[in-house]
Amino acid sequence: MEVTTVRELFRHADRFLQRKIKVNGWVRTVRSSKNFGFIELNDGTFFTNLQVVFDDGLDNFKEVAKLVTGSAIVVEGQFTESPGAKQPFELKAERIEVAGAAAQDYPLQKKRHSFEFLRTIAHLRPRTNTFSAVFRVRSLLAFAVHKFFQERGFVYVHTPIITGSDAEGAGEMFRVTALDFENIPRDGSGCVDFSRDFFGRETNLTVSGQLNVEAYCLAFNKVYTFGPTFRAENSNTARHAAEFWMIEPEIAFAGLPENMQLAEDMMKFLIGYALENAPEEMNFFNKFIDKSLLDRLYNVLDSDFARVTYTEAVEILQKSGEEFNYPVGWGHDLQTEHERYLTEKYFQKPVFVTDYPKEIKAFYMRMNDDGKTVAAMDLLVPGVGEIVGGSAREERLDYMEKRMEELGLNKEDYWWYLDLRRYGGAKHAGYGLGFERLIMYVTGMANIRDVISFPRTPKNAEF
RNA sequence: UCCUCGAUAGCUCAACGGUAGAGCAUCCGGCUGUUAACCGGAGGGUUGCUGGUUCGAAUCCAGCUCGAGGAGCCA
Repeated sequence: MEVTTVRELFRHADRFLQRKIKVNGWVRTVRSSKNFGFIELNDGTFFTNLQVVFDDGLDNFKEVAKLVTGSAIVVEGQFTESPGAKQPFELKAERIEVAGAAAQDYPLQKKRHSFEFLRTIAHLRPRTNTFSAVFRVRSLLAFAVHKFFQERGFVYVHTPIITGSDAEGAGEMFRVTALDFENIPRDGSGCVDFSRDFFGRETNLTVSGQLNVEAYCLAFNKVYTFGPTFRAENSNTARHAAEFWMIEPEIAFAGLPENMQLAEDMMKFLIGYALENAPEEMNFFNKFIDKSLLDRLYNVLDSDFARVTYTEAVEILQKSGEEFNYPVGWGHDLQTEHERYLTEKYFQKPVFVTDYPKEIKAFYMRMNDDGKTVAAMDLLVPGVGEIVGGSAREERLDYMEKRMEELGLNKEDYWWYLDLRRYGGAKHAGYGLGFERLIMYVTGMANIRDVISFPRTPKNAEF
């Protein structure tokens, strides 16, 4: 007999009622009496469990009644309406095959677990309600990212994971090498001789696909990357990981306004997609993870994102009357507490902060006419903080060379990046969206370690 | 990396200088529609590690390891 999924049963119950069906899945809990019992079965296709009713008409009734949570079974029987109040349907089992019993030390209870404990059993936590919901939404959002950009004519570019130098300057990087650590080649001055390494030079894991994707932007007009990114920073926070996924669109013949509009449209599209395609999961998050989640997300869909310049933001903070641990002053980067005030208290919705002082932003950001600020934008959202960081890119070769000189960057390291300004280097802009931070925002999950299947953080790569 | 807090049964926690306990899970038994099922019983511990103080340490002190929250860095 063909296997039916629990998703089909719940979405199209009328097609299956009063018919014989076959399902498979994993036992969430068994409640048994002397002559009958109930199994909560989850087959991974649907958030809600299917209730299986069984009785001593089964030749393996005793074995089934003793099944430990986590066991894998295959059930055949009649799909019927349920007399119980808590579920509309149930499966009256006529045959239950134990496909894989769980040992009695199965660590997951039917009780609530702490997320800290579940991180220690990352291989089993996808079987819990919360992680089932998180990772289905993660999958849906990954697809939605592609859908959003593809429908708007963007070309998906795979930028390299291994990058040619540390010239990007965006923080600590993981080195990639094939050198024998027991016998590292040295040059005349005692330094490691990377010319004898696999690539004949120093290589690292990418910290951003941006520089590479700009080359494709200036050929395809509208492009995006979506892939893994690596940062070797010793960050111990709920919103940093050493390996995470980033989405980096880049649009040509466009500046900061178009860039912000794209980011806002994208955020609304992705939120709407999750609400529409994972209603059970989103309701679960709203009930058990963050009771204000749905109100907040619908509010985002209905309202325009706020936009302020950095200079205006500083004025708002100075006039706020709030006691901040760090002083607010033009020229200093906004602290987390300042960002939280802006997005969570003052605007109470997502807010773009634009036009930061050039000193606190990257060399490639486009200089504004005032000569003091650059056309950068950060999108701040309540609860997560910075979720998008982007800018208009400096397309004027002379401006960029001057800026690189000021910062002491070696122009030879960036020869091909500068070439892009030499040969039809039109205005262009782009941003990076932290995919995990998006998932946190959409699900209400508070820790990035709980939206990555097997998270990599300092001192943690067990799985 | 810095600051703060924490680590006791498989899990969630209690005991806070004087014999280490409960609920859940597991095992055994009972129960004819359960819903974190219910009722009865049993097993389960080098109290994170190392050292110190003390007649006596889960409890006080120091170091270490790991974790959490906050900060920095950023997405």
